[in-house]
Amino acid sequence: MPELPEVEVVRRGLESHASGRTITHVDVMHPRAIRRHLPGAVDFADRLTGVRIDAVRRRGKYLWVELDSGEAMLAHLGMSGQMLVRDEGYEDEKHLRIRFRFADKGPELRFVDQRTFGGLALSEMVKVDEELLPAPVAHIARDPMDPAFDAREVVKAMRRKHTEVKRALLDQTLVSGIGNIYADEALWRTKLHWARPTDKLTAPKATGLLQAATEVMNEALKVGGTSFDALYVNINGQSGYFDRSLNAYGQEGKPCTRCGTAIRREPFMNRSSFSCPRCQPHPR
DNA sequence: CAACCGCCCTGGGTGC
DNA sequence: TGCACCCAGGGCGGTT
Repeated sequence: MPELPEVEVVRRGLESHASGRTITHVDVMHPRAIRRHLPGAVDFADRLTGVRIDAVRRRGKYLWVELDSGEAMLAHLGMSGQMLVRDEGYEDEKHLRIRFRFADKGPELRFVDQRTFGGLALSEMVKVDEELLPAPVAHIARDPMDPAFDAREVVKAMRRKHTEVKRALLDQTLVSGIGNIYADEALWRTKLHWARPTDKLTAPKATGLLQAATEVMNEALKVGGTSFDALYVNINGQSGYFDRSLNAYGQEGKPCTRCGTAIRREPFMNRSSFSCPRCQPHPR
Protein backbone atom coordinates (compact mmCIF):
# COMPACT_ATOMS: atom_id res chain seq x y z
CA MET A 1 0.00 0.00 0.00
CA PRO A 2 2.51 2.66 0.93
CA GLU A 3 3.68 4.35 -2.26
CA LEU A 4 5.49 7.67 -2.54
CA PRO A 5 2.85 9.92 -0.88
CA GLU A 6 2.35 7.56 2.06
CA VAL A 7 6.10 7.14 2.59
CA GLU A 8 6.55 10.92 2.43
CA VAL A 9 3.88 11.38 5.11
CA VAL A 10 5.85 8.98 7.30
CA ARG A 11 9.14 10.73 6.49
CA ARG A 12 7.74 14.10 7.58
CA GLY A 13 6.45 12.58 10.79
CA LEU A 14 9.81 11.05 11.57
CA GLU A 15 11.61 14.26 10.72
CA SER A 16 9.64 16.13 13.36
CA HIS A 17 9.54 13.36 15.98
CA ALA A 18 12.84 11.50 15.61
CA SER A 19 15.44 13.93 14.26
CA GLY A 20 18.04 14.99 16.78
CA ARG A 21 17.22 12.15 19.17
CA THR A 22 19.77 9.65 20.42
CA ILE A 23 18.89 5.94 20.47
CA THR A 24 19.55 4.10 23.73
CA HIS A 25 17.75 0.76 23.28
CA VAL A 26 16.81 -1.36 20.27
CA ASP A 27 14.62 -4.46 20.59
CA VAL A 28 14.28 -6.68 17.54
CA MET A 29 11.27 -8.89 18.24
CA HIS A 30 11.06 -10.54 14.82
CA PRO A 31 14.16 -11.54 12.83
CA ARG A 32 12.41 -11.23 9.50
CA ALA A 33 12.12 -7.47 10.00
CA ILE A 34 15.90 -7.16 9.67
CA ARG A 35 16.50 -9.98 7.18
CA ARG A 36 18.27 -7.53 4.86
CA HIS A 37 20.68 -6.66 7.68
CA LEU A 38 22.92 -9.67 7.10
CA PRO A 39 25.05 -9.43 10.29
CA GLY A 40 21.87 -10.05 12.32
CA ALA A 41 19.84 -8.58 15.15
CA VAL A 42 22.58 -8.23 17.76
CA ASP A 43 24.80 -6.33 15.36
CA PHE A 44 21.84 -4.18 14.27
CA ALA A 45 21.07 -3.18 17.85
CA ASP A 46 24.72 -2.66 18.81
CA ARG A 47 25.45 -0.36 15.90
CA LEU A 48 22.37 1.80 16.64
CA THR A 49 22.84 2.14 20.36
CA GLY A 50 24.21 5.56 21.38
CA VAL A 51 23.76 6.91 17.86
CA ARG A 52 21.96 10.16 17.01
CA ILE A 53 19.46 10.61 14.19
CA ASP A 54 20.57 13.60 12.11
CA ALA A 55 18.07 13.64 9.24
CA VAL A 56 15.28 11.62 7.62
CA ARG A 57 15.31 11.17 3.85
CA ARG A 58 13.39 9.40 1.11
CA ARG A 59 13.76 8.32 -2.48
CA GLY A 60 10.75 6.66 -4.11
CA LYS A 61 9.37 4.23 -1.56
CA TYR A 62 12.65 3.93 0.37
CA LEU A 63 13.07 5.82 3.61
CA TRP A 64 16.22 6.24 5.66
CA VAL A 65 17.58 8.05 8.66
CA GLU A 66 21.06 9.50 8.54
CA LEU A 67 22.99 8.71 11.69
CA ASP A 68 25.87 10.57 13.28
CA SER A 69 27.85 7.34 12.95
CA GLY A 70 28.00 7.96 9.18
CA GLU A 71 25.71 5.05 8.41
CA ALA A 72 22.05 5.07 7.46
CA MET A 73 19.20 3.00 8.79
CA LEU A 74 17.25 2.13 5.69
CA ALA A 75 13.56 1.23 5.78
CA HIS A 76 11.17 -0.18 3.23
CA LEU A 77 7.58 -0.44 4.40
CA GLY A 78 6.61 -3.18 1.94
CA MET A 79 2.84 -3.68 1.96
CA SER A 80 2.02 -3.11 5.57
CA GLY A 81 5.03 -1.61 7.35
CA GLN A 82 4.34 1.24 9.78
CA MET A 83 6.55 3.61 11.76
CA LEU A 84 4.73 4.63 14.91
CA VAL A 85 5.65 7.10 17.62
CA ARG A 86 4.15 5.83 20.86
CA ASP A 87 4.38 6.84 24.48
CA GLU A 88 6.23 4.33 26.61
CA GLY A 89 3.72 1.92 28.10
CA TYR A 90 1.27 2.23 25.21
CA GLU A 91 0.04 -1.29 24.47
CA ASP A 92 2.27 -3.29 22.14
CA GLU A 93 0.84 -3.69 18.65
CA LYS A 94 0.11 -7.27 17.62
CA HIS A 95 2.67 -7.08 14.82
CA LEU A 96 5.29 -5.01 16.61
CA ARG A 97 8.66 -6.02 15.10
CA ILE A 98 11.22 -3.49 16.36
CA ARG A 99 11.19 -0.98 19.22
CA PHE A 100 13.54 2.00 19.66
CA ARG A 101 13.95 3.94 22.89
CA PHE A 102 15.70 7.28 23.19
CA ALA A 103 17.98 9.11 25.61
CA ASP A 104 15.44 11.89 26.15
CA LYS A 105 12.98 9.33 27.65
CA GLY A 106 10.39 10.65 25.18
CA PRO A 107 8.07 8.52 23.05
CA GLU A 108 9.33 5.27 21.49
CA LEU A 109 9.64 4.60 17.81
CA ARG A 110 8.08 1.31 16.69
CA PHE A 111 8.28 -0.60 13.45
CA VAL A 112 5.06 -2.58 13.04
CA ASP A 113 4.45 -4.85 10.04
CA GLN A 114 1.64 -7.36 9.60
CA ARG A 115 2.66 -8.95 6.30
CA THR A 116 6.40 -8.79 6.86
CA PHE A 117 7.34 -7.62 3.38
CA GLY A 118 8.97 -4.57 4.88
CA GLY A 119 12.13 -4.30 6.91
CA LEU A 120 15.01 -2.25 8.26
CA ALA A 121 18.74 -2.54 7.70
CA LEU A 122 21.90 -0.57 8.38
CA SER A 123 23.83 0.37 5.30
CA GLU A 124 26.75 2.43 4.23
CA MET A 125 26.38 5.50 2.08
CA VAL A 126 27.60 5.63 -1.49
CA LYS A 127 27.93 8.59 -3.85
CA VAL A 128 25.64 8.57 -6.90
CA ASP A 129 25.38 11.67 -9.12
CA GLU A 130 26.94 13.90 -6.44
CA GLU A 131 24.43 12.61 -3.88
CA LEU A 132 24.92 10.32 -0.88
CA LEU A 133 22.53 7.36 -0.87
CA PRO A 134 22.34 4.13 1.12
CA ALA A 135 23.99 1.44 -1.01
CA PRO A 136 20.78 -0.57 -1.65
CA VAL A 137 19.12 2.60 -3.03
CA ALA A 138 21.90 3.35 -5.52
CA HIS A 139 20.00 1.75 -8.42
CA ILE A 140 16.66 3.44 -7.62
CA ALA A 141 15.74 6.26 -10.00
CA ARG A 142 14.81 9.73 -8.79
CA ASP A 143 11.12 10.17 -8.02
CA PRO A 144 8.93 12.95 -9.44
CA MET A 145 9.14 14.99 -6.22
CA ASP A 146 12.93 15.10 -6.38
CA PRO A 147 14.09 18.62 -7.33
CA ALA A 148 16.57 17.06 -9.77
CA PHE A 149 13.95 14.81 -11.41
CA ASP A 150 14.36 15.08 -15.19
CA ALA A 151 11.04 14.28 -16.84
CA ARG A 152 12.42 14.65 -20.36
CA GLU A 153 15.11 12.05 -19.72
CA VAL A 154 12.56 9.66 -18.22
CA VAL A 155 10.27 10.09 -21.23
CA LYS A 156 13.17 9.31 -23.56
CA ALA A 157 14.16 6.23 -21.57
CA MET A 158 10.55 5.07 -21.35
CA ARG A 159 10.06 5.28 -25.11
CA ARG A 160 13.24 3.31 -25.68
CA LYS A 161 11.86 0.37 -23.72
CA HIS A 162 9.98 -2.57 -25.22
CA THR A 163 7.30 -3.23 -22.67
CA GLU A 164 3.80 -2.28 -21.55
CA VAL A 165 3.36 1.24 -20.23
CA LYS A 166 2.23 0.18 -16.76
CA ARG A 167 5.25 -2.06 -16.33
CA ALA A 168 7.40 0.96 -17.15
CA LEU A 169 5.55 3.12 -14.58
CA LEU A 170 6.19 0.49 -11.92
CA ASP A 171 9.88 0.09 -12.87
CA GLN A 172 11.67 1.75 -9.95
CA THR A 173 14.89 2.02 -11.96
CA LEU A 174 13.11 4.23 -14.51
CA VAL A 175 11.06 6.44 -12.17
CA SER A 176 10.54 5.61 -8.52
CA GLY A 177 7.69 5.95 -6.05
CA ILE A 178 4.81 4.83 -8.26
CA GLY A 179 2.95 1.66 -7.26
CA ASN A 180 -0.22 -0.07 -8.43
CA ILE A 181 -2.63 2.57 -7.08
CA TYR A 182 -1.04 5.69 -8.56
CA ALA A 183 -0.13 3.90 -11.79
CA ASP A 184 -3.80 3.07 -12.39
CA GLU A 185 -4.86 6.60 -11.47
CA ALA A 186 -2.27 8.20 -13.78
CA LEU A 187 -3.30 5.90 -16.67
CA TRP A 188 -6.97 6.76 -16.09
CA ARG A 189 -6.22 10.50 -16.11
CA THR A 190 -4.25 10.16 -19.33
CA LYS A 191 -6.81 7.81 -20.94
CA LEU A 192 -4.20 5.15 -21.60
CA HIS A 193 -4.69 1.40 -21.33
CA TRP A 194 -2.03 -0.29 -19.17
CA ALA A 195 -0.94 -2.61 -21.98
CA ARG A 196 -0.04 0.14 -24.44
CA PRO A 197 3.50 -0.46 -25.71
CA THR A 198 5.94 2.19 -24.48
CA ASP A 199 7.78 2.34 -27.79
CA LYS A 200 4.56 3.40 -29.55
CA LEU A 201 3.75 6.20 -27.12
CA THR A 202 4.25 9.69 -28.46
CA ALA A 203 6.49 11.96 -26.41
CA PRO A 204 3.55 14.23 -25.48
CA LYS A 205 1.52 11.23 -24.28
CA ALA A 206 4.40 9.91 -22.19
CA THR A 207 5.05 13.38 -20.80
CA GLY A 208 1.39 13.78 -19.90
CA LEU A 209 1.39 10.41 -18.19
CA LEU A 210 4.34 11.34 -16.00
CA GLN A 211 2.71 14.67 -15.23
CA ALA A 212 -0.51 12.91 -14.25
CA ALA A 213 1.39 10.56 -11.95
CA THR A 214 3.11 13.53 -10.33
CA GLU A 215 -0.14 15.42 -9.89
CA VAL A 216 -2.08 12.51 -8.43
CA MET A 217 0.70 11.79 -5.94
CA ASN A 218 0.87 15.45 -4.92
CA GLU A 219 -2.89 15.52 -4.38
CA ALA A 220 -2.71 12.36 -2.29
CA LEU A 221 0.13 13.78 -0.21
CA LYS A 222 -1.99 16.86 0.59
CA VAL A 223 -4.65 14.69 2.25
CA GLY A 224 -2.30 12.33 4.04
CA GLY A 225 -2.12 9.52 1.45
CA THR A 226 -4.38 6.60 0.56
CA SER A 227 -5.64 4.18 3.24
CA PHE A 228 -8.10 1.34 2.56
CA ASP A 229 -7.80 -0.21 5.97
CA ALA A 230 -5.53 0.10 8.97
CA LEU A 231 -2.51 -1.08 6.95
CA TYR A 232 -1.28 2.37 6.04
CA VAL A 233 -1.23 5.02 8.75
CA ASN A 234 0.96 7.97 9.69
CA ILE A 235 3.30 7.94 12.69
CA ASN A 236 0.37 8.70 14.98
CA GLY A 237 -1.66 5.78 13.62
CA GLN A 238 -4.03 7.94 11.55
CA SER A 239 -5.31 7.12 8.04
CA GLY A 240 -5.15 9.32 4.94
CA TYR A 241 -8.18 10.33 2.90
CA PHE A 242 -7.19 9.95 -0.74
CA ASP A 243 -9.15 6.68 -1.16
CA ARG A 244 -12.20 8.96 -1.52
CA SER A 245 -10.66 10.57 -4.59
CA LEU A 246 -9.73 7.42 -6.52
CA ASN A 247 -11.17 7.19 -10.03
CA ALA A 248 -9.93 3.76 -11.12
CA TYR A 249 -8.05 1.76 -8.50
CA GLY A 250 -10.38 -0.53 -6.56
CA GLN A 251 -13.45 0.90 -8.35
CA GLU A 252 -14.50 -2.27 -10.25
CA GLY A 253 -18.16 -2.08 -11.32
CA LYS A 254 -18.58 1.55 -10.29
CA PRO A 255 -19.36 4.13 -12.99
CA CYS A 256 -16.39 5.98 -14.43
CA THR A 257 -16.58 9.52 -13.05
CA ARG A 258 -15.84 10.84 -16.55
CA CYS A 259 -18.13 8.79 -18.82
CA GLY A 260 -20.27 6.55 -16.59
CA THR A 261 -19.06 3.22 -17.99
CA ALA A 262 -18.44 0.56 -15.33
CA ILE A 263 -14.78 0.35 -14.30
CA ARG A 264 -13.25 -3.04 -15.13
CA ARG A 265 -10.64 -5.11 -13.38
CA GLU A 266 -8.11 -7.11 -15.38
CA PRO A 267 -5.38 -9.47 -14.20
CA PHE A 268 -1.95 -7.87 -14.42
CA MET A 269 1.31 -9.35 -13.12
CA ASN A 270 -0.44 -11.61 -10.58
CA ARG A 271 -2.44 -8.64 -9.29
CA SER A 272 -5.07 -6.33 -10.76
CA SER A 273 -5.37 -3.35 -13.02
CA PHE A 274 -8.42 -1.11 -12.90
CA SER A 275 -9.45 1.01 -15.87
CA CYS A 276 -12.39 2.43 -17.78
CA PRO A 277 -13.27 0.28 -20.83
CA ARG A 278 -14.43 3.33 -22.78
CA CYS A 279 -11.83 5.96 -21.82
CA GLN A 280 -8.99 3.44 -21.85
CA PRO A 281 -9.66 0.97 -24.67
CA HIS A 282 -7.41 -2.04 -25.21
CA PRO A 283 -4.56 -1.45 -27.63
CA ARG A 284 -5.21 -3.18 -30.91
C1' DC B 1 21.45 -7.29 -21.51
C1' DA B 2 16.50 -6.45 -21.31
C1' DA B 3 12.28 -8.46 -20.20
C1' DC B 4 9.69 -11.24 -17.44
C1' DC B 5 8.22 -14.76 -13.99
C1' DG B 6 7.69 -16.65 -9.47
C1' DC B 7 8.39 -16.27 -4.82
C1' DC B 8 8.54 -14.11 -0.23
C1' DC B 9 4.44 -13.64 3.80
C1' DT B 10 0.18 -12.86 6.64
C1' DG B 11 -4.53 -12.30 7.79
C1' DG B 12 -9.05 -10.65 6.36
C1' DG B 13 -12.69 -12.03 3.55
C1' DT B 14 -15.56 -15.45 1.19
C1' DG B 15 -17.74 -19.74 -0.13
C1' DC B 16 -18.96 -24.29 1.05
C1' DT C 1 -18.22 -23.13 13.37
C1' DG C 2 -14.43 -24.45 10.63
C1' DC C 3 -11.80 -25.22 6.82
C1' DA C 4 -9.84 -24.30 2.17
C1' DC C 5 -8.89 -20.93 -0.75
C1' DC C 6 -8.08 -16.28 -2.68
C1' DC C 7 -6.18 -11.81 -2.62
C1' DA C 8 -3.24 -7.78 -1.62
C1' DG C 9 1.74 -6.52 -3.52
C1' DG C 10 7.33 -4.28 -4.05
C1' DG C 11 11.51 -6.09 -4.77
C1' DC C 12 14.66 -9.44 -5.90
C1' DG C 13 16.80 -13.56 -7.81
C1' DG C 14 16.67 -16.62 -11.41
C1' DT C 15 15.49 -17.76 -16.23
C1' DT C 16 14.58 -16.88 -21.03
